[in-house]
Amino acid sequence: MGRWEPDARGRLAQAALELFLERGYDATTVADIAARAGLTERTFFRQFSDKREVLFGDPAAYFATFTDAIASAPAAAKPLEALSAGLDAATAAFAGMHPYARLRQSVIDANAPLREREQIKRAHLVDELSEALRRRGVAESTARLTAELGAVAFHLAFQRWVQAEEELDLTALTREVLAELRAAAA
Amino acid sequence: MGRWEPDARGRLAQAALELFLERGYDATTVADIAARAGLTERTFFRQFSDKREVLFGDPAAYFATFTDAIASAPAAAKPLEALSAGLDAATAAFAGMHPYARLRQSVIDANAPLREREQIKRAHLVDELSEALRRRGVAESTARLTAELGAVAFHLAFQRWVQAEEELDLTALTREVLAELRAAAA
DNA sequence: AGCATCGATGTCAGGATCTGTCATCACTTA
DNA sequence: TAAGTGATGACAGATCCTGACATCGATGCT
Repeated sequence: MGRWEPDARGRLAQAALELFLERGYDATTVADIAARAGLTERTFFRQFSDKREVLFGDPAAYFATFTDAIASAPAAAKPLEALSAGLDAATAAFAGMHPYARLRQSVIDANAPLREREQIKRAHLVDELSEALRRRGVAESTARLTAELGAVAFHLAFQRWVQAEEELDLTALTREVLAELRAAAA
Repeated sequence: MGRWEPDARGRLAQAALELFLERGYDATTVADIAARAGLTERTFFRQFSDKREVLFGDPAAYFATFTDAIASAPAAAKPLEALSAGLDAATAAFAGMHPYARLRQSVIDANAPLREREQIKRAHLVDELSEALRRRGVAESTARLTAELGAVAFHLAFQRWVQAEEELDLTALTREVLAELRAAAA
């Protein structure tokens, strides 16, 4: 522990979300965020490589919710089945987050740099899903294909989930989208 | 015409590609690019909204190669068939560009900001494909789904195309990937 | 020819993002 | 008690990007 208030990273994230909602992303400087968190600009950039990063939590923990489930799917499971297991597990972890997710999404949707950052996150998800499948012995090409399908399904399902005013079941939504993808590709 | 050398935009793009290859993206400042093109930094930012943009040509013309073909597909064509027509047309337009595409891709792959910009371009492609399908009367949800499939297919096929040392047939590659996607989703 | 206008570029000032470097201070451990 | 560690502060500076105004050649009108 240091000599200061704990959880500098969390305080910065909280301050940033507040300020983005109050005055918008562009009108908020990194110095503003740091000041509200009782820190300096330099510390912000030690915690986050980028101004955008402050709204995107720890990627490793996030991706692990997908990849752990893919890894522990039955050995006999086909690639798409293992992927489905990963989607089930990850989507379940969003239970109860709907109000926060909507708030956060409203900020992201309103700002190009944040929308871009979200795309990057999706690309990284593809990489992680692909890697997790390959660790199951799935061939490179199939793994990439399947991972892309998974990312598309999750992306579209998440979009629907966030757009709904009531909290729907994200896991069920994702399964639906995956089924629709199958139908669209047929 | 102005009083200066013509095609400021083209000269900037050319100078940028050269410098990125010579010293790398990070080590090249916008002022460097402008100087090599015989222009000023301010003019660079009048041509390109962003340092990254200089490697990504006119998006409207690019997307039109997809959407025009989708629009002119037979009225009876199903969504996926219309999409295929769009992919066929757009991929055909890359004939002979392989050497340049590889050079450009080597620069993009080496730099995070450029890789990110490429992801954005893909997201925009999804939007355009989706819109083009909707103009054919395809339902919103199906249009989005199909557009995502198209973007995935194009993305993966383009990746394979650029990775190959010889210039393969991008149209054929894309059809193959689309077929593989069907199989992976089945 | 003479003149007004227009569009692309130049010039200048300045704010914001992001990095490097070194100092500081509390907590830890020997 | 003293050295070590790790997070933070303080400061300087490069680069990105924008706004405002000036400049100058081409164009078109009279």
